[in-house]
Amino acid sequence: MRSASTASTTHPSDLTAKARIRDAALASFGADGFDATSVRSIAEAARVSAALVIHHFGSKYALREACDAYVLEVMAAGEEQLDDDLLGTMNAWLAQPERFKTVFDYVARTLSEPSDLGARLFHRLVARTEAMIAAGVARGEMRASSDPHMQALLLALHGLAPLVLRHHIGHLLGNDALGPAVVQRMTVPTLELYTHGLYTTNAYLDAATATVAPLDTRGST
Amino acid sequence: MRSASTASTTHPSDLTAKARIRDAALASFGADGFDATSVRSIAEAARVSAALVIHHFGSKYALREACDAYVLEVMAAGEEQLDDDLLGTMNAWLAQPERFKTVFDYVARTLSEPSDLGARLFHRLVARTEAMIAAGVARGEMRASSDPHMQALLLALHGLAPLVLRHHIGHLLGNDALGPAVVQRMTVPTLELYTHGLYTTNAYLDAATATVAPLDTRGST
DNA sequence: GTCTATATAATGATAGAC
DNA sequence: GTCTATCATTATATAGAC
Repeated sequence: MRSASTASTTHPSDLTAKARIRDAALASFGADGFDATSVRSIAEAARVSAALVIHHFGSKYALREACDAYVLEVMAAGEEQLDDDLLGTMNAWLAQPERFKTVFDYVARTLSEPSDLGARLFHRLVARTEAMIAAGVARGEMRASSDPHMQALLLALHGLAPLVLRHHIGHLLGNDALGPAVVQRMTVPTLELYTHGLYTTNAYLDAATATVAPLDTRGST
Repeated sequence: MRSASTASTTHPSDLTAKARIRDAALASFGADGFDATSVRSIAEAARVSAALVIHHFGSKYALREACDAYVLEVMAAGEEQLDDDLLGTMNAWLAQPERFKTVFDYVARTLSEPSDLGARLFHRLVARTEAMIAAGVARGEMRASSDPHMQALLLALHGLAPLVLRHHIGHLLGNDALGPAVVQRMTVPTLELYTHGLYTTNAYLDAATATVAPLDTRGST
């Protein structure tokens, strides 16, 4: 609850050098990747010397761990607002892109490659999704799956896909990537899918059910 | 149609040095990333000198372009089998993981960051998906969306999510990532969603439709 | 085609002054 | 806390022999 709001709320000039370094690293790691970012370039963006970067954080790797911890803190704070309205709050976030772009770029990158932060964020999202579905089912507004855990996993995957693959969305629809216009245009087709499904027939589902659990069909009568 | 089958069908010893280098680069770029892969390590894996790598491909970047071209060729050949049975062939691919793991790792990586190859593959997938939906609608088996292009984009995103985020699936379900067991377990819940949807009520869709297109409700009578 | 040896540049990290 | 100067390592790429 201490330093989780320095990303875009304060003027960079008002921040301590250590915070400026962390913010610069966060932005560059998220935009260009860890390997493609040099300590020198971080130092330049933070308007300090390269030696000070190492002095404050010990090593480039330790600086990334500091960024990971910071992002985890920011995301945890954001998840408190999520409550059970997953899509709504996600859209609310995505609707003010410039404010969260830095953190989202960082999260998208950490989700796309093996990392402790990515694993923790993903695990929490799946857990939240499963709880959200359970609540929806209890209210009678959602269908329970034959495999609720996999159902939650799938919905989490679907929810993250636009984030992780945002470059391609921008490339196909225009250059605003995950801007309000794109999010707005995604909403109705997404809810169409989640309300009516894609298929008009049960044939595909029935076929898969018969194939996956063929033991039920022979000899137990 | 020339060299698109050297990945796992032939013994590495039978390949020319140039092909061995390309295969080694492909594997390492896919597994560790371009930046984290050195020309030296590629040379070692291909059992040649580092200078020969540069001799054959000109530069590390040109070597990546050769890998891109090779993967594009392999994927194009694979897409011919796709026809209109998207999910079926995808599952067929995923059911023999070790054979395609190298190429899939490479594709997943190229999709997760800005790249020409990723953009081309994604664009083709969306186009194929849109055609598949149109055919399904024509057969009366699928529902047309109010925004067919976005519908195709969303389904493409959903289809790629398990590939791009496969690490997390393995981490949550066991260590076989995208192995046959996981793919099989994903099938029924996926088809449940695509057959019945998630919601039992039209309320969310109706609300979104009213919000997105509010112009229809005022004054045109 | 393939190698060894080397040029050249950039990187992460350190030493020590202030 | 912050700097300049420098070290040690590693990287890509080249030169030239075979």
